[in-house]
Amino acid sequence: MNTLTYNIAAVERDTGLSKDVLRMWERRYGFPTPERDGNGDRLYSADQVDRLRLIKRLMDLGHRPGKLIATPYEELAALAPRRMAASPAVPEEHAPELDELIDLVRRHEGGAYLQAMQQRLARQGLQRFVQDTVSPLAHRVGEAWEQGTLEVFEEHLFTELTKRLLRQSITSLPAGNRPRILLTTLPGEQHLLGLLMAETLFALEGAGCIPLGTQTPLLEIGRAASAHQADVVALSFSAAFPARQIPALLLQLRMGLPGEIELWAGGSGVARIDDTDGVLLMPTLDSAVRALAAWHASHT
Amino acid sequence: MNTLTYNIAAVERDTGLSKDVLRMWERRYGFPTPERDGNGDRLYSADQVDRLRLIKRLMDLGHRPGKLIATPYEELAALAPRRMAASPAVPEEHAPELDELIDLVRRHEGGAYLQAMQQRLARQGLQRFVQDTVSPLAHRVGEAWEQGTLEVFEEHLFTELTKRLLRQSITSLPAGNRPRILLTTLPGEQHLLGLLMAETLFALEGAGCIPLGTQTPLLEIGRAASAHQADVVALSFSAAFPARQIPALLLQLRMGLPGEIELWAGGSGVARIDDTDGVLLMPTLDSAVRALAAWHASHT
DNA sequence: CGTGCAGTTTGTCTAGGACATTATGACAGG
DNA sequence: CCTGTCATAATGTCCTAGACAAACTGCACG
Repeated sequence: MNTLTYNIAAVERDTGLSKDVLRMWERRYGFPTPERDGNGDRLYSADQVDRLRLIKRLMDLGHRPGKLIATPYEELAALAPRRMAASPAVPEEHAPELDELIDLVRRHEGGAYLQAMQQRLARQGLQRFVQDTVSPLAHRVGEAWEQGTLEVFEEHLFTELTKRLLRQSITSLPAGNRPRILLTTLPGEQHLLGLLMAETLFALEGAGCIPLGTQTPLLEIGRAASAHQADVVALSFSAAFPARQIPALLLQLRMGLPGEIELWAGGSGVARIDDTDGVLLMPTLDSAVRALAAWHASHT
Repeated sequence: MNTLTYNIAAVERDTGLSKDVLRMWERRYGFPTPERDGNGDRLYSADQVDRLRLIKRLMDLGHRPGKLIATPYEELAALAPRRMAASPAVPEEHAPELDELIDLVRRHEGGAYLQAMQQRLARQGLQRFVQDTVSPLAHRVGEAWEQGTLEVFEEHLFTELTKRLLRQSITSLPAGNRPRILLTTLPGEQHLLGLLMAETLFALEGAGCIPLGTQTPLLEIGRAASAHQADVVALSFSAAFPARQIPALLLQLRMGLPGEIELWAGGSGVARIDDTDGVLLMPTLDSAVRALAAWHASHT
């Protein structure tokens, strides 16, 4: 077995912890303690990178680095239960069925997973499929990931296949037009699944969706909104996005946007932040649907 | 008009130039010269960020920063013609039609674009559609971007819509099984379009594709390949991926992978690197198709 | 006209320090 | 027993400046 080592840049890429943070932790907490190569450059072992990844994940859930680093590795895996209070995300009665779906991913049966999902889609209809299957499933996958019962690559496969399902469903819908909603994420936010769920629900209600994919620079969002005569700009923030930066970013975007264009921000990343002037926060899919209904009501 | 300013982290996100590089350039070349806020932190103007983005793009094409920074802004835009030698990517006779497609994006008519593409797909069949339409179109969009005749958000829309088309096409194909090909990109590489084109062509030839999306950590690729009993791991590198790192990364992955699993690396990012032991390089879609044919021939 | 070497260019790493921001926990008051 | 306020501790991000390896250039020589 070859022992992979990582230089500091590779660790940054793989864990999402910046070089500054890695060096700071070493200085302050004495962890991690990488080897050094001939030039004095840090060389991290795969073990340490694994632990760092886990720590990062737990931090995204609200834990504090000082504590995590002091905790022995074995206990870390058990630390998940610092969930957000208001997340009864998975209605109990559906849990077993969802677990079956996840098991398909775990057994690496991509084809079977897709088929099972198609079946559910046909049975539930698109709206309920998104709200009662895809959304709780994504939550559950996140939880499984945290507890280490799902491999990273399994989560990748799940995400990719599920995105395909949603995009396919969206394409099959007739093109809507009111309101015109521009959907994207800010630079640094790569998660698209939540945005796709929202797009699906919006499209179902007759909205005209303009999907820009992920990571559109702030200025470009403004230009795009004007060019497409959008009524709404909808952004999505995952739990992994640095929550502290969100209010400032929203404010900056709000200022660069014509006043008549509404700004909506959704995703579990906004659950933890306060209301901002001129921005509509929608931490759940439900609230997003309600927001659209409200828009329709006020633009008759 | 509100003047947005960027701190150094925002510039890093938006341009892809690391903080270290930004500070180094300032020290060495005297550019950029950001303002400072009350704490002495750098504040970049939108102008400077624009210029930096352009410089980054030209560097990805092979230009050198020292020269670029010495060149006045107006001349930068004209510098595109340092293309890779072997890229007659766009057959002349098709160019006008492709430009019409791009014009649809430029006029922000997403629906019309999709329709036109669907039509071409029906006319050409999937294989020729990918090779003669999507691939040259993507090249052409890249060129337009470089020359500043296409906005960033327009390129985003193009990419997102085109990805949908391809994924939809892939889903509609019968599931293949030989060889089993695991497709993904390494951490840091976010571009998926090229990989989707390859997947489409592979699936057309009866391969069993396992799409993991983008940015799978090295170790995870190995685990995934074993878990899925893949015959081949196929990676894609765009021109924006730091070419210098590619050989080392491939080697590292190769070592962590069972010998009987082949490793294929494609995309314009590999056009500039040398052959590596145990890795098959395929800088064009053509060569990818040939590689698959060769695989079939040698596994009868 | 190729080939190899020396010089130059460029990026990435190192170290430690400063400071703004956010969370914690103790304490006071209802 | 709950709630709000504040000092203190914890944490991340930025700063400067220096060192060095790797990649590229261009020249001299065969």
